[in-house]
Amino acid sequence: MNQLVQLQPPLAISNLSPRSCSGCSMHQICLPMGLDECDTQRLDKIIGRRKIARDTHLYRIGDRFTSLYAVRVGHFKSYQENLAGDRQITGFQMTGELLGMDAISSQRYQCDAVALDDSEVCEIPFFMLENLFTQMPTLLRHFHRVMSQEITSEQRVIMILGNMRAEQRFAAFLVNLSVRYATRGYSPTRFQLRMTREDIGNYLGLTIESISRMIAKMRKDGLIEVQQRNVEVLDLASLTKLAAGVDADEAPVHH
Amino acid sequence: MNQLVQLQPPLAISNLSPRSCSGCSMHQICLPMGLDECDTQRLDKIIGRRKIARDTHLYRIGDRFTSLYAVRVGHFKSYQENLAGDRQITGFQMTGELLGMDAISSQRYQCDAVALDDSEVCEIPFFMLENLFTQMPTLLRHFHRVMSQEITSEQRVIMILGNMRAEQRFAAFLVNLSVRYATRGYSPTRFQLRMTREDIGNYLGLTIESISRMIAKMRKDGLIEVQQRNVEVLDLASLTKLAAGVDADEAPVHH
DNA sequence: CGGTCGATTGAAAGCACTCAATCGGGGTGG
DNA sequence: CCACCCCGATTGAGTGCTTTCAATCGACCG
Repeated sequence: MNQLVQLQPPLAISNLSPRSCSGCSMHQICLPMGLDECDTQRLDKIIGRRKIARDTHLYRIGDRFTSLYAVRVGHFKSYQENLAGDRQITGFQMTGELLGMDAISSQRYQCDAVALDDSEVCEIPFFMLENLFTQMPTLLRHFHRVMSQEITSEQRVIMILGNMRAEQRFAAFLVNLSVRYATRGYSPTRFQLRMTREDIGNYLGLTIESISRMIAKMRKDGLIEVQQRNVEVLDLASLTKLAAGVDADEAPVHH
Repeated sequence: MNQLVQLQPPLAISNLSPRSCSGCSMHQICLPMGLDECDTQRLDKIIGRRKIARDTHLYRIGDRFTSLYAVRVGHFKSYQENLAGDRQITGFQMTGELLGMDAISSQRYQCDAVALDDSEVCEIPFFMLENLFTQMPTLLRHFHRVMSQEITSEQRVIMILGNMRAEQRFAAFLVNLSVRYATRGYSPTRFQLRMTREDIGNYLGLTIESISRMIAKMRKDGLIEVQQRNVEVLDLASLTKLAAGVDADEAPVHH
């Protein structure tokens, strides 16, 4: 299977190579969003591609910061670790999403990034990106939007962890995946979990057993169907209500 | 007391007015960090000052985004609200810290910002700031650091909410305040809580009663002394260990 | 066809929550 | 100046959600 991939024609014969920004399917979601062809190619020139095997690190806490990474293929998890060795997954990244923005301030990565799949990333040397900023205001603008999105997305996690019960947390998790896959042109109702139950539990501040129980409950309630890591969302509307803190049976209450 | 403040000489007689960036004591922490006098004044020119009375809103969820705000005097809280009306405080801001970065992406504020004190902010119209970016690379760089810090700081909250028990959460909260006050030249061991117990509980994903009990316990353990909102940290080292997930009595365990 | 590891399920325990009563500081009005 | 009120904070008792501990399942793989 993997060998087939290597049978593709020699690279670098054109800028529309699937490995270039112009030819990348994440073009509209990723950093080049909104750039014209010329600027996209200038961005492309500073970017290197790297494969990251499943379960291996893209970077580690404390590594010197040099580059941001965009996920080209695959999935990642990012986690922090305290002095006692307790880990907390702070996010899962999928194609078109950026990794490493938390390192800009201290010039050191603030978390570990590990591939959940055999993955591929675009390596974006940050000092070169900064050079482009001075010449490409559209790029700079979009970069600010991306960082802002990261902040918003973490606020959503804080909301989940600070405010929600187990079932609600898991619903919010599924709905978030659903939305993100839909954005990428995949089915919002059928997808595969790329992470273990343990990862999900860690991310949601729950145990692996609680995740299992929530899956069982939601299956019983006819909200989802799950076979191993394959998820089918049967009632996205109810799941969304649940995630929003509105009990599926009640009308919203305003205070 | 407050009348005395108004007896100061007429403003705007010099760029060193305490209301200008150059004369502001947060100069080294806030957005102008690292700028020379000339650039600081250029930044200063686009900034307006606004007073925000205690318990009033600086902005609300959904308001159109026009400006970032730097806290000049006082304290703020930011919170989100779900459809059911449940709130989650996502952060407390003190002098020199920026508000509104989560709005850049969607062009709408993603949370409510409310003053905890009678406060004053510097209003920074974002489109004007973007103009300055093209001319002041140092400013741009620092802005990226500030956004990155915001991301890191939220990851720390995620760690607290996802991983820690009540006592640890509250310890982490106090240590964080301690560090931030120290950075601003105030005592790291004696400070005043600007928010209610309820706000603290909401922020930490706990109830007001749990906060009370944690205070009682820590007082009994000789870690802190609390009178109303006045906190004295008696054993910052132990508190820091507690917050780091290292049991005060044990040596750190490595896995 | 076992072995392994992630996932599921059950039973019991614990931590934080809920509910309720009381405290106490700060502000107001007599 | 004092009494009262209000509201935030504290404290206690009981409950419950999630965790912990333990056993079993089952898919994948050699």
